[in-house]
Amino acid sequence: MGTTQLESVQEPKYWHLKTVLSEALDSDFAVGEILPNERELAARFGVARATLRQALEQLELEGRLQRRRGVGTTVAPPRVGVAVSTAQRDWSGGGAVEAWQPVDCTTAVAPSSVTSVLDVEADEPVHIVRRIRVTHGQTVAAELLYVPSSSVPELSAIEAPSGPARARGVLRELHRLGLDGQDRSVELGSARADDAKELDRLPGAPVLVVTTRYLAAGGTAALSVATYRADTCRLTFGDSGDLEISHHDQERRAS
Amino acid sequence: MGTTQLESVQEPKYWHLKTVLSEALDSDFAVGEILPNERELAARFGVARATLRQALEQLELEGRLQRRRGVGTTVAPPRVGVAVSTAQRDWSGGGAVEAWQPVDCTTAVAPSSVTSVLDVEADEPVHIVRRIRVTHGQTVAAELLYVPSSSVPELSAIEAPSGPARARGVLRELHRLGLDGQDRSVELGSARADDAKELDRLPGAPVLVVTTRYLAAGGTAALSVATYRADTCRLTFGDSGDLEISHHDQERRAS
DNA sequence: TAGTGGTCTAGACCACCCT
DNA sequence: GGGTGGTCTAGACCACTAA
Repeated sequence: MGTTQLESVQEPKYWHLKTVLSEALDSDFAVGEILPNERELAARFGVARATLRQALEQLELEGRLQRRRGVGTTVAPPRVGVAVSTAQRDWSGGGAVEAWQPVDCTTAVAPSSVTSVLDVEADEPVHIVRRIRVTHGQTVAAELLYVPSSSVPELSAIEAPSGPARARGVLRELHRLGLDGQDRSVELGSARADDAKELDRLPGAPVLVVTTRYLAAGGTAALSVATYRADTCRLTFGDSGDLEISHHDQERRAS
Repeated sequence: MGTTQLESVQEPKYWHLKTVLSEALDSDFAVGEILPNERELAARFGVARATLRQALEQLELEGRLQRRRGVGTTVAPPRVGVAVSTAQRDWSGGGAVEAWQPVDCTTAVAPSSVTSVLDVEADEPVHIVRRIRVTHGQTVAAELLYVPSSSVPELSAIEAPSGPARARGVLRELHRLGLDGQDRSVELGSARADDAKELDRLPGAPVLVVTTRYLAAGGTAALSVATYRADTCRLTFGDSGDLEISHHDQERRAS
């Protein structure tokens, strides 16, 4: 029997649906426009709502759509480029348009995975600074910055023991310390409940976790774990400006 | 009427399930071990299979699990750190343990998003080199490297017009050109069908898309779009070695 | 051929936002 | 209160893998 294969080898419905929707987004919708609701879209395409949702989830993951409970599904703007490598050493975070804003600061025992990197005892409390990063009026990242007491020896105990004021104090001392360099890694994660709240997303939302180790005087001065909204952010590295290419356009290349 | 709120504010089942499973993975399972199948797990936890799958999907996204159709669900090893910033300029890709392997090379018209970055006419064909990156015996990334003819003027037309040999020729010429620097960006995407095949994943699998612009002589010499497996990879930047911290451990910190 | 994960359905109810 | 997306169910069938 001949094995002449049909052209299409059983492409899943949701995958095909995603392609169709993607093209429709390009041609028929403007950024910010509201799509028909899920029940109507499902009916229009003749699929179950769950199947349609699978396609929408993919498009949201790729930054093409934005869905908000109680509101609707809208066409997302292109991802914003967020610089990661440079200008991070300015601990003050003041003045710049894109800045980290200190939210809180506590002193507590860090997870063992953190203490081992920081070269401190597992049960030794460290300063934990909470910051958020705001770009174009939107919170794009939430960070936990772990700072051993030894890195900020001159931090006055008289200052506010917690809160934003304390956070600024720790950052100021860290700034005075100076830095020799930094190590960074990026991986995919899902937002914890507290991060999700800051980022205005549901828990479990996909995030890019940027882990940075700040080096000073031959040791690790601080460790930062920053979670960026994966749906709206494109992390940029290097000296030059923005790279204006979107993965989405990539997908339409000839194969 | 009193509004005394219950302690637990309606945590979704799949979220709680994910937590329970995550803890079980830490205590009761070894890396590589096979979990009970989905139908049994669902029954054991008293939920529908779809609900269980939602939890498993999250855990897979976080790199804790690996699922393969027809085989089963296994406990994933920790993510491998993959260096991105350095050693990339060695176009030869030979000798190193972690190396890019040329797979193919064609000459075709690139998408407009690519040509605009490369400063070439929209209808001008460019060299498109296909490479894969193999680490520890596993393919962790698939790349498309776009090279304008003007960047490799001395490429002999006599050489193989396509295939791996051609790819090596283009890379060799690019190496001779030298580089002034590079711009990079990282964002979340989903694997196209061809990338998915190289990465041994299903289409739509989450990937980290690394877009690199190589600069030479004041212009853009080449553009690389590399898709890394988001489930198994942690991208590392900077000079020093590995950062041994996992986001997963982060999640258990006191809040 | 048996067993796995992947896809799909047609419902239901809930949490949330807006008016 | 009415409409939205988010969660959940209990099934069914399919594609793939390995024995």
